[in-house]
Amino acid sequence: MDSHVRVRFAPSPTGPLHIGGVRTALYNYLFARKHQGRLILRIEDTDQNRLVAGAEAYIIESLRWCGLSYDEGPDIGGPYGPYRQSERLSLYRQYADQLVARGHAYYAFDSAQELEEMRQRQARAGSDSFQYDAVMRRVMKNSLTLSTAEVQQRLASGAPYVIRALIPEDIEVRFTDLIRGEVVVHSRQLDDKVLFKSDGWPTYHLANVVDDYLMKVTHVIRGEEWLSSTPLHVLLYRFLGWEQHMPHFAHLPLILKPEGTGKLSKRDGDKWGFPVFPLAWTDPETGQITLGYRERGFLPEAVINFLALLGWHPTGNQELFELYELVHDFSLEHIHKGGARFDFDKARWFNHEYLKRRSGEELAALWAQRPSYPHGFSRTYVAQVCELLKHRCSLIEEFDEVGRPFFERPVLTAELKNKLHEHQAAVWLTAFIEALMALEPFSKEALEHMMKSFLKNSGLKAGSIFPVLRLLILGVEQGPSVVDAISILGKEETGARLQHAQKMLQPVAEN
RNA sequence: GGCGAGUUCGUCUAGGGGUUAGGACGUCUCUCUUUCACGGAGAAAACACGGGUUCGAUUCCCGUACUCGCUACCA
Repeated sequence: MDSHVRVRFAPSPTGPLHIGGVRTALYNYLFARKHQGRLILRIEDTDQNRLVAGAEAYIIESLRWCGLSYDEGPDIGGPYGPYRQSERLSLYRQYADQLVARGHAYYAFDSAQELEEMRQRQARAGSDSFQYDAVMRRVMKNSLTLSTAEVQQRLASGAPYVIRALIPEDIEVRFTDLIRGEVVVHSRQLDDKVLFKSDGWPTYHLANVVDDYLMKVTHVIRGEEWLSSTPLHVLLYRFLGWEQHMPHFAHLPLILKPEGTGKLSKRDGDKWGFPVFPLAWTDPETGQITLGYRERGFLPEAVINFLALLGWHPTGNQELFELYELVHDFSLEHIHKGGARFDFDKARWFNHEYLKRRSGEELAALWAQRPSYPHGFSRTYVAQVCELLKHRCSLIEEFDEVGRPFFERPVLTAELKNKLHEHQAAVWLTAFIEALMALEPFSKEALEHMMKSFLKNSGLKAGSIFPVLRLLILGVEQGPSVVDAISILGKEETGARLQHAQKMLQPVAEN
């Protein structure tokens, strides 16, 4: 059975992929790989009004960046294509017709305006909600209430209509959710959902069932927002005669806001300063750019690891997982039922862990993809700096600021100079520069040795010269150790910086 | 409102009729150290509430509260 597992990630190209969508894709990927099954990418673009240019390409690039490969999809094809619903349009109508023919669906001619009026009338009558259901359909304009002749006439005249599911009046619809267990809903709670729209396109409900059947999908792993409409889908499988082929369902918990109530949104990202999209997104309408995890200096493996544990947990206490380890350990049973609050600090922690695992060379290469990369320095030099930086930064983004002293000489401000006078730096600086320049060959070990003897010979305390040196060399009070800094900058550059500082100190020192 | 689904440290979560309720992030303390970090060692910190069932409930059952989702010719 394992080899037959087929799952799909079916996003709607209405904008950039949300981080919650990435997690859904991830869980589908893990499940597919775990069972040596196939993962399908299917683009659900049945709402022509909500299509956003570039969204599909964005989704594909995001999955690629995350390392979530799929076996069938719009860009790579596959035996059950096409994988865009817009290219499968001719398929859906026959199933809608079949449902009508078998008495499981019907034509409805109510206009949007009529529906709205009925909604209002119901509201005035004290009803809390309008539902096009077993009761309501008797008073609406449809093939159940109109005469056969009139229905034929309307159809023939080209008047707009939709096809609605005919929900049985009094039955219990039940299904087993792999995460939540048995779910039972009475058909009275369901409404006669539109299956086929007046624009000639199917709705999600019809298209998703038809495609999952045709694509031989075995497990539908999707967000919790679909749980409520699953009974309708179950009914559709039954009406279409596909009940034996109905996939298993697993509804994932939602990702919630870091604070307050509701699910995570782009606004939360703006408000708290964290990304909610995997990659940068340029709004085609406004041109506004929103940075993603990639641009903010996250490593894809960190994002994946973080997302994997947001709702799912392994058997043991391991926290750090490579993708292949996740595949090995993954199971639907260990998915938490409750929604998970988004925690950016934890995401940062994961990133830091993965940053530390990368070599300086790798990090330099990654940094080089950012516009702020310090050009004009050898890759070897930058790699040395990165090796130091990776312990001090959680995101590559932070390299810009923390790494700056290694690429720009510090500006010695008046305030800084005063501080130096307090420490009487001028007294020993000349001797220190001499000792430094005399180092031959120059190495970290030699430097450390020199430092020790310098302190010994001068009688100065480490605490009285190191902070000063760091200030003169890097321009910061808190930062890398002086030995690390000097050994990376090199003898010449350090000497030059110190001599420059020395000149600045001179006039005052002579007073 | 109706229906569905949830609810263990601040957060992500483990666990499950009898446990010192475990881990991780964050916080705090100590340590390392020339500073800040990193690293190492610790600490504080949770079973939403009320009823049952039971010798015993955080765990099982029922309510309540709260949260989320659905309630579109959107997905």
